[in-house]
Amino acid sequence: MTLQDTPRDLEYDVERIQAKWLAVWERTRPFSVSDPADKRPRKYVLDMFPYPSGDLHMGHAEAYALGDVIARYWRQQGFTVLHPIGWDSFGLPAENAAIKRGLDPREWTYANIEQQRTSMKRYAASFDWDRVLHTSDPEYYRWNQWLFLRLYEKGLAYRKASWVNWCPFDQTVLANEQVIDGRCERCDNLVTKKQLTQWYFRITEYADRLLDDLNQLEGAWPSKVLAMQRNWIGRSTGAEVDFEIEGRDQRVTVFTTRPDTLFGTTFMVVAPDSDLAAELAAGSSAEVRMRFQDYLEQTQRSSEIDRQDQSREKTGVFLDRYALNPVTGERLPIWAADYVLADYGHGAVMAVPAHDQRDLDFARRFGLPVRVVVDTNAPITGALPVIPPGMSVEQLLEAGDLPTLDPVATGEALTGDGRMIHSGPLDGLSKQNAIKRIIQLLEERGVGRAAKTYRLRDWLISRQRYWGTPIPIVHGADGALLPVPDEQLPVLLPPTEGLDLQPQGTSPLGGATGWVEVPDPRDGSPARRDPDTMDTFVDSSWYFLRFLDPHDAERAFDPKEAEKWAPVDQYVGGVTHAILHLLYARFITKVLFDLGYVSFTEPFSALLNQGMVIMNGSAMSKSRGNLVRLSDQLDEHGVDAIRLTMAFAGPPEEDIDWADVSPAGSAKFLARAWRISGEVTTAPDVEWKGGDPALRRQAHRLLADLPGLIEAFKFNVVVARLMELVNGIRKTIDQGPGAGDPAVREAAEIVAVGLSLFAPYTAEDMWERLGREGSVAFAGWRKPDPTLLVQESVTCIIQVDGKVRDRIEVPPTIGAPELEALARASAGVIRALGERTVASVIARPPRVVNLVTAA
RNA sequence: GCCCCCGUAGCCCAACCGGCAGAGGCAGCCGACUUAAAAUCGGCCCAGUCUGGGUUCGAAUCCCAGCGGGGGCACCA
Repeated sequence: MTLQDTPRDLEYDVERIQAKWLAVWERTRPFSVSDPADKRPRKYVLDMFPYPSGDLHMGHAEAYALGDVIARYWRQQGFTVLHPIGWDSFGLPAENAAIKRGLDPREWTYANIEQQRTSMKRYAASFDWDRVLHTSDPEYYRWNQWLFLRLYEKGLAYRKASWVNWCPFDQTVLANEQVIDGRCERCDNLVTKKQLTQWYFRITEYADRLLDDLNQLEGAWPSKVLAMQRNWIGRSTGAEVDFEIEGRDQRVTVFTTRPDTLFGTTFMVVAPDSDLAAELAAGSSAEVRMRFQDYLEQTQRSSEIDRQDQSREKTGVFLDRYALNPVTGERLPIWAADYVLADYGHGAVMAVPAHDQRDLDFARRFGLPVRVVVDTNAPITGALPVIPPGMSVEQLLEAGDLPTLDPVATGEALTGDGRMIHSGPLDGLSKQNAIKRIIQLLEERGVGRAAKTYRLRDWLISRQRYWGTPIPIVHGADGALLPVPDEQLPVLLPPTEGLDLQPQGTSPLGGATGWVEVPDPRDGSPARRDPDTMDTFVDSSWYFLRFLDPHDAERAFDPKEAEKWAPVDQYVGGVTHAILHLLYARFITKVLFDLGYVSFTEPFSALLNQGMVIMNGSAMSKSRGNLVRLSDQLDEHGVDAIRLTMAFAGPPEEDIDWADVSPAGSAKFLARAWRISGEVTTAPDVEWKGGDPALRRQAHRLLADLPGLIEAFKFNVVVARLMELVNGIRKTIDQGPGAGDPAVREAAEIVAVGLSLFAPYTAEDMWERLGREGSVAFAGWRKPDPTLLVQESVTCIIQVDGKVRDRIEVPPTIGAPELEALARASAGVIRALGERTVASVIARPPRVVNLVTAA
C-alpha cells in the first residue's frame, strides 16, 4: 500500500496543509461542546479573553498557543474540554479611536473582532466557536447591570464623595491603575486630585477572605501572583487607640502597628485633607486657621510624584490643639502634615519619633520631643551586631561600636526589637509581649482594641465615558436612587448620533437628552438616568460564568452548568492582570457565592502566567523599532512552526526573546516529522509487538512521562522529547530495521498524537498520511506498555568519598549487600582506594554506591 | 526599605525525592549526497552550575550571606 500519491505530497507544503485542514475544521467544528449526555470527565480550560485592539500580536500568539496545549492535552486524556473564547470589547481605546476618526466605537470594535476571529481560526486555537461572547453586546452587558443591582441590594454598591484621580488634559477621572508614577497613562500629564461623587463596590468588606483564601491557591497559582495579591491587599495588624482631644467631645482613633510604643508618643499628626484636620483647625485661633488653609492648599497643589518623593523634607503646621495619651494622660500637640494619608487607617497617627523614621524626621524638623521606650540594645533578639570573640557588650559600647541610643543625634529611628523601658507596666517586656499586654490594658479601659487595616480600597467603578455598561440607576429629583427593575434590563447604550464623545469631565451620556431624561417611576415627575458607565473590569469579573451558558436570555448563567464546569480548572493569561482582574473576579465570585448563585469561592483553581514575547532584550514597540509582526511570522514559517516555537522556547512563565529562538528550526523539525509519516510502509493495523525493542522502549517511555511533563507545564521538555523520538525513528529507518518495522509506525503515530498539542495542522496531516481515520485531536494516548518501561540493566555509579570512580551495569532489582560486594570488587574502586580502608558504605540500589574511607 | 522570581556550554534551555552535570534546539565546524548550491542525512566541538560559607557519605538541587537581572508594594502609621 502506498500512502503518498501525488508529487506534491512529497514535500511538506505548509500552505497546502493549512488550507486543507482549516476548511475541514470550519465544517466539522470539532471543539464545540454541547452534548448534554456526554459522560466523560470534564475540564474547563480558559484563556484570558482579548481586547480587540487591531489584529492579534505575538503576545496573543504565545498565550493562545500555551492555553491550547493544555486544552488539547486534556482532550487526548479523554476529557471533554470546554475551551471558549470571546472579546472584552468595551473600553477606552475604542472610544478614543472613534473620537479620532469620527466613527462609532461599535464599528471600530466589531471590525477588529472580525479580524481577530479570522486570525485565531488560522492560528488553529481549539476554541468552541459556538460560545463566543462580546462584553459590548447588550445580551452580555445586561447581566453586568443585573450583577450591579444584586450588589446594590446587598449594600455592596454605593455612592460616595471622595478624592479621585483626575487628568486635567483628558478631562476625565482615572482609575488607580491608569496612573503611572503620578502621570496619566495616556497623555503623560500630571494627575491631580478632584473630589467627586462616584460609585464604588465594597471590595474592602471581602479583604480578609480575599487574603486568606489565597492560601488555598498555594501551589496552583504562581507564587509571584499570590505575593502580588497579598501586597495589594496589604493587611497590617496592630491596634486602634482612642485619644481624648481637649475641647472636643469625641475621641480620635488612630491605627498603629506598634501599640507597644504608646508610652513613647510625643505628638499626634492628622492628614491635612481629612475632615478631622479641618474641624480641629476650625476650633483654633484665626492665625492657625489661616496657616492651616495655606498648608492645605499647598498640599493639594503638590502632585502625587512630589508627595511620594521620600527625600522630600517633612512639612506640616501646628494646629494648637492637644490630645491626651489614654494611658499617661500626657498632653500631645496635634499637627497636620501630609505624610499622613487621609484615606488610610483613620487619617491620624500617634507619633513615636524614637521608633518610627517618618515621625523622627518630622520631630527633628520641628523640634518636637523624642522619647526612647524600647532599648534595642538589650539582648533580646538577633538584632544586635555580631560581638567579636573576647569582647563584652560593655567594651563595645565604650569603643562606640554599638549604635547609640539617641535617635535625635543619629537621625535613625530605633525600629528593631528590644526591651521596653520608660513604659510603666510594659517595662522589661519584649516587643511581642508588650503588644499583647498593651492591647489588653487598652481593652480593659475601653480606650483601644486589637485591629487590622488594609491597603486595599473600595473599587471605584464609575467612568465618565461612553463605551461601557450604563449604570442601571435613575436619580429622582429629590436625590433618591431608584434601581431599574430587572425586567426593564438592559438599559441600552443610546446611539452615538448627536453625542459629543470628547472627554469633558462629565459623562457623554448626560448629553443624550432623550435617553437620560426619564419619568420618575414613583410619580412620573422628571428624573435622570445615571450617566456613568461601569469600569470594564466589571465585565471581565464574571465572564467565565457566561461562557457556560452564553445564549441564555433568562439569566446571567445557569447554576446547573456552573455546577458542572466551574470553577475554571486552568486559567491562562499574562501577568499584567495579576492584581486587578484576578482580584475583582475573585471578589465577584465570593459575592455570587454569598448570594447562592455558585457553590465555590475561588473562580480559577489553577493559573498559568505566560511571559512576554520580547525582541533583543526589550519589550516590542513601534517606537523602539523592534516590533515583530505575527502575520509576517505566520506567513514566513507557518502557523505550526510559530506555535511550536512558543512552546519550545523555554518555561512558559519566562519571557521569550524572539531573537534567541528559531522558528525556522521548528519548521525544519516539523518537516522532518511529517516526512516520516510518509515513509511508513506498514498498514495501520500492523501488530506492533514484534517491532524494534529499542525504538519501542523510547516511544513508551515518552508516553509514560508525558502526562507529568504537560501537567507541570514543561512543554519545552515535551517538545524536546518528541524531537528525540523523531531522531530515533530516523535512525531506525536509515540505520536499523527500516521503515517497514512495526515500531516505526507505532512511534510515528505517537509523534503525531504528541504533536497534535503543538502543531495541529502537521499532526492532522501526518495522521491522515499514516492511513488513520478521524481527527488526531481526539485519537488519545496509547497506554504505555509496562514491560517496555522496565529496564534490563541500569548503570550504577560507584563513588569513593563522593567522587565517581567506576560504573557497573546491574539489574534494577539488585539488593544493597550484593551491590556493595560488586562495588568493592570493581577495578576503579581498587585503584582509587589504594592503601586506604573503607569506613562506611552508603548503598542506594540500583543507582549509586558510595564508599567512604577512614579519615 | 519590605516581599516574590531567576542566574547551568557562544546562545535558548534539560537534569525526578540531594546520587554519572546534558535531553532537545540555535549558532559553529567536518563529512555524505549533488556538476554545483539549496534541501536532506550523518558526525564533531562546547560548561563543572554567579560568588563565599554551611548541612551531608554525596549539593546545580537544601540552608545562610553576598553579587547580578527581572518584577510587585512603599511617607500605608
